[in-house]
Amino acid sequence: MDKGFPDAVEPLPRDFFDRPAPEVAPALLGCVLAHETPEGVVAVELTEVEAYAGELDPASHAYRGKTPRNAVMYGPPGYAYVYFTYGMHFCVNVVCLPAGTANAVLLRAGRVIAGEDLARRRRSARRLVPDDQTPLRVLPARELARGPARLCQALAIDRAQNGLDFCDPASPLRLSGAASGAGTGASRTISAGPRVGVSAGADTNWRFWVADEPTVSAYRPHKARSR
DNA sequence: CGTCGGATAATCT
DNA sequence: GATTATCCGACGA
Repeated sequence: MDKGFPDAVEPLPRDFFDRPAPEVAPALLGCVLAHETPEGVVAVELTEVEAYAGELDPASHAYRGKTPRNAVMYGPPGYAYVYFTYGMHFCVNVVCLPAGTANAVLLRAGRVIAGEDLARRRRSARRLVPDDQTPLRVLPARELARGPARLCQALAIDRAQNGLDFCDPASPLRLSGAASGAGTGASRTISAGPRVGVSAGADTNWRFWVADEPTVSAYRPHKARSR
């Protein structure tokens, strides 16, 4: 048998995402996110996610209505909403609920289950300074997709993937159900807490993660900047 | 292990 | 002009 990425696994049905984000989010833990590029496939088992409830949620990008950036969130469920932030990072979401609403689940972290070498290459090749003599650090496996921007870098997700369909079997970006009997397996205790890095809505426990998973990112409260 | 400052630019007010 | 759904390296314990 091939130990690589299971191509035969079907993507999650669109109905799966036709629910409020706080309901979809915990259900996504343990599911498999894969991105196929000319370089190869990298796949992770999701270990940490966050729910954003659109216009009713002060922490959501859709809190102040539709804009060019968040337009995908107002579309049908099961599509990828990718945004650029902090001048250098990308984060990826899955859109929830029907068109006209703007719920989404932010995919925050995962455990690499396929394409580990490729993921490590992408995550290590950072500094592009010509004279940089800094030795390349060898990242532990748990660090490859530990955090939303790191996950995107390991899977090579950027602007080009905004709007792709997670439910299309032919899509290079796929989201499929938990592999039966594989990986972490049994211990599926889910924990919940406040979302990371948000200034508003920090009182809502819409961050969900797999308990005792080393790939879950560290919590850090939002910090206001002093000019 | 933990906390902290700086990087860096799209997006929105 | 201010803010940002973050990361990394530095430094202290």
